[in-house]
Amino acid sequence: MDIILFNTLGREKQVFKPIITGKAGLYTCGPTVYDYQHIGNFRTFLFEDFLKRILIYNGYDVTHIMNITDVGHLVSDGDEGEDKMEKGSARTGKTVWEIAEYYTKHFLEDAKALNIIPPTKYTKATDYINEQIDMIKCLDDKGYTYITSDGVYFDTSKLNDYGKLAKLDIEGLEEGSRIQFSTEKKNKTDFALWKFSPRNEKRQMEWESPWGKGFPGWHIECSAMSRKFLGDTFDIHCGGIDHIPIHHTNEIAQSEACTGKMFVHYWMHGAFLEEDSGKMSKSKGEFLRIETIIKKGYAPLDFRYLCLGTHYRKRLLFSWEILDQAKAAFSRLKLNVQQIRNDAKKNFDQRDASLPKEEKEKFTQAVNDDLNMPQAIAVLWGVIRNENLSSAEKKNLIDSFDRVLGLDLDKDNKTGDEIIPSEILEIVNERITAKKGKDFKKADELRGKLKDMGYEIVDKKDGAEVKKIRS
RNA sequence: GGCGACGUACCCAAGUGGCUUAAGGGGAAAGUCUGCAAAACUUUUAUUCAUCGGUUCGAAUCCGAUCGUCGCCUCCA
Repeated sequence: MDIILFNTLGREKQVFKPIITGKAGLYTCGPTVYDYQHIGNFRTFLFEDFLKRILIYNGYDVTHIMNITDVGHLVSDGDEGEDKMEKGSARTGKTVWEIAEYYTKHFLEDAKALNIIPPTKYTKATDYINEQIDMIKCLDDKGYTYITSDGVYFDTSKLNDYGKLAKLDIEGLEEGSRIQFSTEKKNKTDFALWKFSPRNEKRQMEWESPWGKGFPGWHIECSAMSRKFLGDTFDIHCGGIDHIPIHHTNEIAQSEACTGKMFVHYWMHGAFLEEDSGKMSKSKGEFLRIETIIKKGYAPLDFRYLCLGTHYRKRLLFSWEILDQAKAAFSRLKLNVQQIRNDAKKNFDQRDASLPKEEKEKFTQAVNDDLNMPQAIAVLWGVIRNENLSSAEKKNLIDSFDRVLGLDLDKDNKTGDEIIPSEILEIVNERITAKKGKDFKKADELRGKLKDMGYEIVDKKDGAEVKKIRS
């Protein structure tokens, strides 16, 4: 079955045609590790995870590269201001290298908690400085660069299709309307390939180059590293929707100017997760992290389920209410699946080994249609509620679907074993005794007492279950 | 100022010309179960798709206008 993807280049759905049959080269813009990632960042990483899982589900051998930006990303994309890493260093008193390591570690942990499949390779910008310098040399040789007092710049006027991805109306851009920009730039869309270290200042991260000591501009890392691992032209490149006008536009300019070939066939961009106040932004100071939602009593996968519920190209307004809804639905889903799983173990029949074609096809059709995950979730619920399928068939379908959904439905889900204090257990036992003696008044009192102490009691056929009440 | 996206039930949300007098989930209500609860399960919950016009045999889906929300052109997924 064909996979259909919405290509930002051309703004239309297209049938995915790989460069090499059966293989897919994928590059996704990763985090800048000067701070924690917020849940908005993870919405994009989750979208990319869904995409990759769908490619794998369809039998593709995916080579996936994700960069870790640990240098060169300036406070402003207008090539002004401080390096984000150096700024973080000044704020915390740690070295930039320590900061990068610390936030990288956190990013990896969060990604793991969300069941995001790691890329084939993470590429750190500072590990590939030579490759970046080589690419700048290539551009220099071909006459696309010029030098100013603060760096080596790319002359965008040398390309006749600059801005094709973003459909930029360059005349209409109000560059510098909100910040000062270098007066030495020849065109307002020109950008830095290499920045010189300030004369009187020693940077923690700086390297020698043919043009002088300094560090690479932000955009060049993606061009250089994707080329090294995926080649001059590759299949799919993803990122947040905000990267269309500057970052990805400049990547295309650099790469295509250097190689003379088309850079990427399919560009895909995820929409934002927003708050009441608008878009989530690290520069606003406080922001929601995976850790924040865990502290509030949600599981990381509750957030994954939430993201499955809205198409990736549609903005999603975050609220605790919708996370509650996702949590409730996901928890009911897990319960249903657990019951199906138990039932399938008990009742074997000749249909056990089969994977009902119709349902499987419906699911594949949904996910292959530009990642229609909400529709895929609807198919999943349909399977669960379908009375014509045996438990074994349902189980097989669910296991298959979960290869794309990544909700851990293929695992036995047991509610976390909480440690219940012995005094609580005593009261529980007391209540069981009271119930056996049909002293329901006392039983109800004890239930009330436990509730006041923060524990909820749920009667079962033989005994009862206690749970800590989460706020 | 320029560019772009979006507006579907109480909430989230799919559908983008006939298969749909609109999926799925949350919530709510009723029922089953239970000593009572809770949970679970079953059923019900939009003749209607921001508003007003137009195109069409046929529109939530196409076109135009209006209103509203938001994003980008600073950093940003």
